[in-house]
Amino acid sequence: MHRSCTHIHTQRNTRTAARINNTPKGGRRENSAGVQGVCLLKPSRQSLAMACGSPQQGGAKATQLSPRASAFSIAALMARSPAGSRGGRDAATRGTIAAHEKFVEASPRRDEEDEEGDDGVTSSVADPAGVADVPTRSRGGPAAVAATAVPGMEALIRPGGSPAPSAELASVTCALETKELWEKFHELGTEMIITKSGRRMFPTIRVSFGGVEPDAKYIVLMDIVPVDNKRYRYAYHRSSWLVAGKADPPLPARLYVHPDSPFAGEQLHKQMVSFEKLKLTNNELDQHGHIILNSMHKYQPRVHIIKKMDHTSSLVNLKSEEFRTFVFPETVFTAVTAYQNQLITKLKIDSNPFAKGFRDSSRLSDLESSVYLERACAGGPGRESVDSLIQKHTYARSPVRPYSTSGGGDDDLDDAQCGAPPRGSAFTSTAGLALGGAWVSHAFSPSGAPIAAPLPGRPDRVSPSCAPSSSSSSSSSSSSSSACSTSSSSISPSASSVHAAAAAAHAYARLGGLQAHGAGVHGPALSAFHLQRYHHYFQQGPYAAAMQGMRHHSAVMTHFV
Amino acid sequence: MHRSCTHIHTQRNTRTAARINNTPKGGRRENSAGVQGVCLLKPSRQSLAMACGSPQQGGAKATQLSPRASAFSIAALMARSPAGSRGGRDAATRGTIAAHEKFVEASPRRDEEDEEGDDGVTSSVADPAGVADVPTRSRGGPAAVAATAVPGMEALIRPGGSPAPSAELASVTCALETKELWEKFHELGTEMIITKSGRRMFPTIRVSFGGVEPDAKYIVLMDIVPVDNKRYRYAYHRSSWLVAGKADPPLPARLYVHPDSPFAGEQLHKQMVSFEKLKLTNNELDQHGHIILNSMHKYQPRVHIIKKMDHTSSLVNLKSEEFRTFVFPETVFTAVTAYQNQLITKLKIDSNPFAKGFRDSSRLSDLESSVYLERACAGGPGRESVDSLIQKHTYARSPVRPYSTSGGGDDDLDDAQCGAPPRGSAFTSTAGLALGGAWVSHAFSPSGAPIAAPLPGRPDRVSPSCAPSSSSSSSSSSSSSSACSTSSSSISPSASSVHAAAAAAHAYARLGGLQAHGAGVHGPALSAFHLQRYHHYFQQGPYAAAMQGMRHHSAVMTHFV
DNA sequence: CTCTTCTCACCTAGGTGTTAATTT
DNA sequence: AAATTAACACCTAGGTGAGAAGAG
Repeated sequence: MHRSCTHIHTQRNTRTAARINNTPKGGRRENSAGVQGVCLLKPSRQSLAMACGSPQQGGAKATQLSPRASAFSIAALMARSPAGSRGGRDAATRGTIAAHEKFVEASPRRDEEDEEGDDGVTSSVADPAGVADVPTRSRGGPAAVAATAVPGMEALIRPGGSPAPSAELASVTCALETKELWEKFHELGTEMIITKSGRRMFPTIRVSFGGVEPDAKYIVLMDIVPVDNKRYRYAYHRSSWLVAGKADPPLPARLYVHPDSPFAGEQLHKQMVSFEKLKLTNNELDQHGHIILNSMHKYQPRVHIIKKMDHTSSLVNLKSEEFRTFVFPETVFTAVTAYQNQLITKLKIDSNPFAKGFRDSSRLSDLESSVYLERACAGGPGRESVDSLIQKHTYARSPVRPYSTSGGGDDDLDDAQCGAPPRGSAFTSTAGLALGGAWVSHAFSPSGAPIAAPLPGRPDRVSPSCAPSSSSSSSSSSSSSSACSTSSSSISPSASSVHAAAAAAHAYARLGGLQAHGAGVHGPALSAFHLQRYHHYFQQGPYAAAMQGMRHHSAVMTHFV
Repeated sequence: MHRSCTHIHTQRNTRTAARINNTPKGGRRENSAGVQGVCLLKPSRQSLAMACGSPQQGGAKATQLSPRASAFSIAALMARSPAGSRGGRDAATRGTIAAHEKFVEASPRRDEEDEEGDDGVTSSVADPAGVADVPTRSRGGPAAVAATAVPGMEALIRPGGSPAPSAELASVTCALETKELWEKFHELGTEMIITKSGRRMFPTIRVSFGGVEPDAKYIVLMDIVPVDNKRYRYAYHRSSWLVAGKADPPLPARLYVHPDSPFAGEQLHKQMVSFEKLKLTNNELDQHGHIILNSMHKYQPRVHIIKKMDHTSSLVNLKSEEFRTFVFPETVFTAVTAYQNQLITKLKIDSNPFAKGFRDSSRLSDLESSVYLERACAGGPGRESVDSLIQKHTYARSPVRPYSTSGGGDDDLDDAQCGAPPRGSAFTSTAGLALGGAWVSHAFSPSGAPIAAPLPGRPDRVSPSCAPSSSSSSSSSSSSSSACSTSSSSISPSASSVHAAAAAAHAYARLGGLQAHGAGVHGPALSAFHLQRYHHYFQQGPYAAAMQGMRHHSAVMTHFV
């Protein structure tokens, strides 16, 4: 199983040859540049003048039917055939699943898993386990892991379609778009480049929401939390990740408020939310609002949604039900300053349009690719090619989802035919996804949709388990699917009228946030101290805060540490 | 005075030579393309997938002092020396005026004026005159027209600094950034290309606000209204515009809601609002939310600001004081499908970074340019070069204004030294700026800042003069400077709790909007019919409406006709 | 040695005026 | 004859991994 696709294993040399016009490639040119070790960017005029060129052009298609209206019926449909049915919701999820398209063998991923299993340096962090286990179980056991790739049903929790009784956001669903591409990367062990000036993520986190109130307003945020308390290194000869020790000191935690926030609920129904502008950096002193990460550490992106209760648009009636968190385990990645796994490099080059210049002109054509992939898939038809995935990922950039309703519903059986993928996600089955504690452990829906519970109502209940050193909350309870929606113990915190942004901060704190593995800066999850700090940045709510100064950096800084 | 700068009068041939690499330039290549006369765009994938690349990147500089805090004192300063003082507010307006830098002679402009004066085809549209006259008069007569170019004082109305007593937005000021560049174009007779797919404006309308409440929220919009009821043609041999007849039928009126709306007041204080993404089109069926214009017609852009009263964020307590309109006469332009005046072409090429490829490599260098310009300015020092204007315009793209407070205040006398420009704007002195009627006639501040009155309170009072055929409202009363701020007869309309967007529509209707010269579709300025139509598009307020579907087209469609 | 930083060629995405061809 | 359209070369702006060089 290790490297069955040798002809894809074109290593360093292949990439060199891939360049079409090989001019004096690489290396500095006439720039002597006695580098002073300072990380300052060249202070050109351009670096200050922000250009525009947004993807906000293109075709119209603004008037489309809102297929989300039938979300519940689709959910019911899916509940009946959890492994294969799909709603044909939009073009991005219409094709066949190709998560285990096996562009290459997933061996590196296996090694990683073995590593985690063997090494067992689970540290002191509690492993709620349920985070990753729920989707697997609810899908019908390990054999059905492949069904995770079934698109269109990720966020359709609560199959019966009955909304939660009380919680404000209980009925909100969240689906990861371009899930297939994420899974392809996940199989290899996703890596994300971090640079001093900030680097985008690829693939991009794109989600679509359901179950929101059309007339309400919502703030959508993202953060990226450490997966464990480890530092990793890549064993090139083994093509595997090894634990290199304990994690480095935590970095300033930052929330990335989606720049289009606040969203109207109606808007969320119609279009997806793309975090393509989010950037990752390893510069602790970053002033651009980018998310700061430690290289060679593993991270888990998370998506949060907050219902905006703006009376006078500056206060929010904070209740635990007013925000929710969604975690997609297939988006786990290792932050790196340079790619370690060459297969990741290759997949990025082949799937990221901006890296097209590095594609091997002699690589598999679309036809060859599909032929190859079909073979890899044991003859199952309908398996998506990398190209189609890429196309969908690119197409998904359109903020307005056309929701092409034609077709898309005839791949159900194909998915099943293709059998289980070679590997489930390491994190899905065994790894410790210690996202701060147990309060995100039931974040997944029965259909595999990562749906965080509306968060435990009381901070004090959470804070103990939030402590990084307290391995007490390692309730490996793979919370049942029903727990996902009903676990909202949901008691309104004492603060019933704090700032909307503070609410986000609150949620953040209770979620454990980035400190989950950090030093001992933990008190009550929502100390007045922390709230104040958040309040400083969210003086007018996350949206306004993002708008002010940092908005055009598409982020809000939250120096939470 | 006619063409004193002949060596700049490089006509068509010069531009051809300007291209650096003259490959098989122009013309279709292997594309036989039996054009079918259909205007459909090539339906590529890209045209649907909206890319993003907005100007929301770049340097930080988010933490800057807010010099706007001293706006009133500066205003007082300016009131004392209306012709020359400047506050040195920010880099964009810090240099010396170069409006009459005389890149070329303003003869075409003169011809145009003559045309309007001689021809006198003022049609039936009322000419409120005051629209253009107020700034001139309040400045001290025609001789002071040059002072129009004085930057930094445009929006600083009410020199004493005493805010209006009651009106919500009475104290709001609005300044046109990169005013100097606008004036350079204005002297030649600005032209704007309109295309089927939409073309940006250049220069861009960029404004900064003052006097807003930090905690309030504001919606900033733009529209573009016809200046008169005429159609024009360009007499190439005379280098002048001639009236070619009555205007073509009006096109669907559209409001362009700034995509960053709503703005927090604090935000408006710190950063400027740029309408760089606004696009113009001649496609009546445009689905992108672009502003639709008739080619060979003259238009006046207008900026509107609405105070958002969002209780539950969907209703607004509509009062006449809650929005205001600002008109900058130097931004008048003629919509064209191809440039007519070659001097405009040259100025665009020299000032628009995207047209850099057409710049004459043998053109004046920065040094030469400044030398030349100094000569043209009769030896006055401190005159800005085209390049510095361009630099400022480009730099002004940054949404966050650094407000460099150093320098910038020492050009006052230089401006005066330079004497009056060869030409005041035709519209400023004689032309009929029939922006729908008298309700924008007192839209200018004593300092020359185009400040619209808070709008007459009652629609019915406005509607009669709004009728295009009623030349009754031609009260040439160059309303006194005080009238500008106190003219807010401001009686709350009957509707005291309508939708925020409807409020915008309301304002729009009362302002006369694009129908000012249109057919006889006029009833009461704010008929229930019109309100309903607006309501349809603004179902969640202009902001939300813009967000939904059209937001990523950076506009809101308002089929007002 | 491993890891990070920096510059570069090569892309995507899209904003310019030019030009020839077409339309009115 | 005048105005419009569409393809095009040439830009800006910025995202990409390659590769050399630097730092530890």
